[in-house]
Amino acid sequence: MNIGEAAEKSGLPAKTIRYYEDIGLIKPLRDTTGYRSFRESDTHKLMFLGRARALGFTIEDCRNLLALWEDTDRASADVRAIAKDHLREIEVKIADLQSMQRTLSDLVRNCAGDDRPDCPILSQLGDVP
Amino acid sequence: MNIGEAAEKSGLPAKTIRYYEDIGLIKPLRDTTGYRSFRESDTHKLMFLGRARALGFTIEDCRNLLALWEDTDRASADVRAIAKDHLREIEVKIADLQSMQRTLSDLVRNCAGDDRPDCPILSQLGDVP
DNA sequence: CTTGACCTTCCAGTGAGTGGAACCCCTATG
DNA sequence: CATAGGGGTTCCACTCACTGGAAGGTCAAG
Repeated sequence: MNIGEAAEKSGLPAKTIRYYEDIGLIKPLRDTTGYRSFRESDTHKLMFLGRARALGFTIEDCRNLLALWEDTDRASADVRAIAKDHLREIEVKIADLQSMQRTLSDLVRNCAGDDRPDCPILSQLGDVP
Repeated sequence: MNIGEAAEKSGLPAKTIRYYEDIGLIKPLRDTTGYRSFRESDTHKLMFLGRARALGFTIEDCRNLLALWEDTDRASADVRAIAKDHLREIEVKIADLQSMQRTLSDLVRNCAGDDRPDCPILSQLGDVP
């Protein structure tokens, strides 16, 4: 199957698939004209990658997860460790964003938002400490 | 004042300050030897930028906010609109991350994490739909 | 035979910096 | 006076995970 079909099957853009080959995540075959030729196992990997990326795993995480996925002798502890680390990073990000959200929504709430220049948002940003 | 002092005052790395000059956010003077010479107004702007960046505003947002900050005839509505848009983006990001968090914590909870290969994390990622 | 939809490679750009090389300037000390 | 160090300067490359686009090859339908 050509890249267009693999893209449709996996839900990933063809550009992304080429990129994944570039960085060695997948190794589709080539036909006589140089077109990439995807096996079922390739599209299966692409779906795996799409899901892992949708969960926010980095490409390097994906590479490691893919290797564990392929290794039937893996220890689930190794997979779990990657996932737990990533979960912790997500939780940190959420906390950071929630802190921004609190500050910002306070500022927005206190700003009249009319045609006058007085603005607590700018005041707070420009406050001399 | 030289860049080192401006960095200390503003809490921004010197490299970042040079970058902000590069992209036209600040315009420090130069002394006879080519060294940047920062006025109080420059460090004040840098502090403004540091706070706005800490709230997650993009550089382009910062550029606009800075212009509004400098414009005493601004309408607070313009500031508020930028902040509200950004707030909405933050809320979307939080929701996305929370969705990842839910999925991931479920997967982590259901994974034994021992030396056996069975792993619901990999199963879920590799599930044929 | 041509058209248009595919496919190929390669180069450049994104955002917001960061690291490092090579070089200039100023002060203090042996 | 030479030099060592701790500033400063520019410029180039790299990050991450793609994405856009140019220039050109391939294939099936009409």
